[in-house]
Amino acid sequence: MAEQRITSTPTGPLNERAQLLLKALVERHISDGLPVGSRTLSRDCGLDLSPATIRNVMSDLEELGFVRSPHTSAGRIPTVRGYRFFVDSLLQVKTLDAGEIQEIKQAVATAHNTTELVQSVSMLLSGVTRLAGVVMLPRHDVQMLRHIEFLPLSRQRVLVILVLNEHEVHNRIIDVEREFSAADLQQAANLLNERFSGRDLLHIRRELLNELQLTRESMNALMETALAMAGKVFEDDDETEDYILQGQTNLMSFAELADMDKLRQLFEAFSEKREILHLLDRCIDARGMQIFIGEESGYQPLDECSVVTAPYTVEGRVLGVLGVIGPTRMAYERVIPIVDVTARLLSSALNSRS
Amino acid sequence: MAEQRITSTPTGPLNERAQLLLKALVERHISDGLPVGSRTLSRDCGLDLSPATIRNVMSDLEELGFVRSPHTSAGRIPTVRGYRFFVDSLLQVKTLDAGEIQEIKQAVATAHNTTELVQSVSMLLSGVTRLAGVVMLPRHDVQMLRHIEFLPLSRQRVLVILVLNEHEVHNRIIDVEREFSAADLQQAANLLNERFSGRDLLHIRRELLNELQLTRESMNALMETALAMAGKVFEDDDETEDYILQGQTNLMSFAELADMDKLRQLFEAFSEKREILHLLDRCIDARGMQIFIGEESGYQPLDECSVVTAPYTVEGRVLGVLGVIGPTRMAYERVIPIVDVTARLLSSALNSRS
DNA sequence: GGTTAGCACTCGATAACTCCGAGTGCCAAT
DNA sequence: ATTGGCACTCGGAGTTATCGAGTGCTAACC
Repeated sequence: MAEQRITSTPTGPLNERAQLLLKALVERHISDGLPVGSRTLSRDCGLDLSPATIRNVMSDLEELGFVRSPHTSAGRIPTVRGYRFFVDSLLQVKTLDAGEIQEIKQAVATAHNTTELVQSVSMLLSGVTRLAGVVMLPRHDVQMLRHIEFLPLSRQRVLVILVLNEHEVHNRIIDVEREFSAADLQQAANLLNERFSGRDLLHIRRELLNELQLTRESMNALMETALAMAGKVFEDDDETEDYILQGQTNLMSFAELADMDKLRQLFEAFSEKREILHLLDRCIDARGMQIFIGEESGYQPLDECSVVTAPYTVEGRVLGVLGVIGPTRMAYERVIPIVDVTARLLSSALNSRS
Repeated sequence: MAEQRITSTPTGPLNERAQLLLKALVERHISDGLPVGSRTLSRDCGLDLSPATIRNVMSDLEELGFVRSPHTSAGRIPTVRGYRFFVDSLLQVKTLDAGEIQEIKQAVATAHNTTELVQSVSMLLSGVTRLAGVVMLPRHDVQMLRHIEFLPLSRQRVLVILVLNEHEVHNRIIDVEREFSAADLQQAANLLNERFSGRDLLHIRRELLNELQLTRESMNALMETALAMAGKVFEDDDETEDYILQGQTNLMSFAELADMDKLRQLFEAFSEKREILHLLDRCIDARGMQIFIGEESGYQPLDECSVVTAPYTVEGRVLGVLGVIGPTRMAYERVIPIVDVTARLLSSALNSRS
């Protein structure tokens, strides 16, 4: 039977001609979003084949699950499997022109603090791809205490300023059992800085627990203050993951998302964040460029979308991922290099500023 | 003529019956979004009038610009002017039930830092009104320096931590001409804290400029370091205004925004932020509850929307505004007290934590 | 064998048409 | 002033007709 014939050709399950036609079909569908018919394909593919021949090939491709027709008398559109094969084997990515690279570099260079940087990279991704850009905020698997500072507030509240990993400033307000003077707090901070500066947060917490159990009675007042404060500060290390998404509105122009209900679900997913974060986490683990096509993400609101991500790193350690979210029929050959290059440039920007 | 007759009644341009009918019409239209016909109104208004009579009244109301019909054989819908009159004179706001107030209190109580607070208030507003909630981040017309701290980074970069107004922590990285030691920086910070702590930023800047011009030659090294740093830090006081918007997706369920293009414009306006901020600024100046109905905002993407805002304060000083954005036919009698109460509760929350 | 032209058939999209009813404005009667 | 009556309007829903792009199949062709 026909399938047998095709499966047995040397170049994988598809012979060269079928691949070429699939490629042409996917490209066509990406550019106009419509089902592609045999006549169109016969014109476009450059192979000088009659529509009838192409129909035969299409029939095979359909049987193999690479394309499907939305209804009897429409052309074919790629299935997820078709897209998959396309990006894995057929796609030739464009190299970016100098102008685009320059634009990315600029966006990365002009930002000052990390949030601003992430923000502008996300904006950039969405701007240049005309899709939604997403950048995860850098997370640190290892958190090094650089500096700690206490400031007394009214009543029994203390403002704690924590500098982690060179220059990440965190702050929180803690409630304490009694009032401390500014001098007390200053001394406590000094003590903690001396002892723990440059150490990892996890270690510090562990050590503090020891300390509290062992020497409780033999402690001087200063020591006690310091430990009381530190205990509060380090007790919960709220590693809140988050991401910055930009250009959601770009998604509204795509016909496959014109259905208000789908769009709504998608946007709700974006502001929900939880599931998207989970997805991005999976991308981190992949430690390389990652592409989810349609339902591959396993998350229903993204069924009509593809996600292209790349991790960014500092000194070889992956800090997060960035990427774009768009309809399945996005221009992969452009999007892929853009995401790739952006990740690299963000990495190098983060490297140079630490 | 008819207009004459009506204008001359004692209760403003509309006699009591007309007002009652207008009120019924607006309420009806708010609840179902459809044009309201004379028969429906005759049933709903409780006045035991025949549809024909009501048609006469409607005709007058139309002439006066309070209602209009979308086409010849449809009922009437309120115009902006109609809504205006409705909220100004006809509306009786509902008092919130205890449960709702409790819910708001809870949202306000559980947050720790300011951003979190603003975030949860915005979420709350959107959740309880089923519209979009917006809260401007508190801005301070007067910025008091509480504490300053310098930390050396690699090369010629210094991390500056600024605590303003009791417990707002800001940080930025500045580039300096030469490298400073940690000790140098510590001393400089001490000096600045001693001299300027508790002072207003504007004053500090002014004083610094004087200092730099007058005593340049007679300065010791410490002084010079301190001033060099401070100059950089205080040079641009980037009062970045911003707001937190939540529940945009709620707006997608309203028929009047079903048009993808309008919706897109609206969402783009939201992420653009500039114009919305301008609008919110105008609300601040009003120093009280403010309602923009439809085109009253003067901002085209909001033409089909109304904006209800109230300012929130600390010690009598207005720090920002919060409110909701929704379709013109929102349930004002519920939304208004909700916004009002939320603003009060946010104010008191901010007061108690300073 | 693969390739092709021809042909009948399918089916979504669009437009045109009808029908229905909610609603109006006007007029004459109360 | 209010009301019932009546002719009229017009959008929306439902139906039907038409069009055309596209298919699958078959038979002919190389």
